[in-house]
Amino acid sequence: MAKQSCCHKKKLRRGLWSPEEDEKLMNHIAKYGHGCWSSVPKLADSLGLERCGKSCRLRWINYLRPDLKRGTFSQEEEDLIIQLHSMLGNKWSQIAAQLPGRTDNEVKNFWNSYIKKKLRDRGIDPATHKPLAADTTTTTNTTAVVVAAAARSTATCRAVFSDAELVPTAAAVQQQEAPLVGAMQLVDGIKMPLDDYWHAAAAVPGNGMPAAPSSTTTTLSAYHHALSLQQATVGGCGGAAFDMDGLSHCGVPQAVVVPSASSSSTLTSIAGLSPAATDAEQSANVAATNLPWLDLGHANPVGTMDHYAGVLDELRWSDYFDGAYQAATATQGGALQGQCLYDGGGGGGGGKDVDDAVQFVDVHSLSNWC
DNA sequence: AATCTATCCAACCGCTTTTAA
DNA sequence: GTTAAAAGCGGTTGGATAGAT
Repeated sequence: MAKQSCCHKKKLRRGLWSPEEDEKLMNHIAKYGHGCWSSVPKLADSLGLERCGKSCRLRWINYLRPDLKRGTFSQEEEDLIIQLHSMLGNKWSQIAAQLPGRTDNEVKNFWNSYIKKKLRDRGIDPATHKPLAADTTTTTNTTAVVVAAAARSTATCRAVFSDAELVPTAAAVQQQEAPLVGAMQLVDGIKMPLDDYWHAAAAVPGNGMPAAPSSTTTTLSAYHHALSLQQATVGGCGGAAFDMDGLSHCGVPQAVVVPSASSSSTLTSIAGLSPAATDAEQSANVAATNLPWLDLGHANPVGTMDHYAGVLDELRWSDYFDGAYQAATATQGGALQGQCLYDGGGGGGGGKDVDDAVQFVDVHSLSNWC
């Protein structure tokens, strides 16, 4: 038997909120703040609000919050959602965090009702951000390619073959992808077997990677830290570059500067940005030099870059790395060519009305609202 | 004008993660 | 260290509405 919700258990009201209920909730929050939602049902008698705390929280977050933007999404927001989704997947809260005044629910609905359809219409699989043709290609003639590429990592293959050529059988996928996937899942603080990772790294002489740790079950954080230190010593690319070529050609992150993944380090904090540089310069530096896949090619580059600086500041490293890898492989496969893939050919929103532009407010203040 | 269909979006559900006791 | 409660999150549902027939 399905578990009943808290609202059912307590016989609380459900469904759409009335203006009176909104007002009551607003009054409650004005009086007590929004720190403790569980207090709402406890105060139900005095409030006359027969809603569970969960429902109240959702109503506040998605509708009543004063900092909500609402209204139609601008072209810039749409582009950003697509880009972030290609990096983060269905992490709606993380995507929404980069869109001032937008909620995860709003972004999710916008994606499902509009962007998804739009991408499909343009022959792009919204789930993979690759051309639909590549995903629907049969396995004909692909087995030979996979077998021929057996000694290479998938990333290596992607640098050589197009995605269409790399649609292997399910078994081949398992065989080919597993080691790389294991190596590339750089998740904060997770202990994982690193055999495959070191093996892949060792196969690339002079890849700039430090020696593998003695334990194969050490945390990746330690290795990231070692990489970071080495890169700082050796230099190169301002000590901050994510070498996409190295990544896609060698199947391992080559000369990647990755700070301790166990920290909440942000991209901007490790981008080697001079404190003296202006925000615009810093943002442009990061986005244009180190994160080329983020270049949407719109007009108003400074504003866009400012915003992406915020994006970079928020992304956790694990997400960044994973997303970067996906972007790199996609780009190498010819599937992702920057914004062009998504651009309907109408100028990419560069001529969008100023009023529609994303308002660049401090995303931290938004994320700290509760 | 009535009915049907498609779309949008607010709200819910249930699972996971975080926090507090 | 354990457990329960709270909070957070993503997927899904269902009602309202617009557009088509």
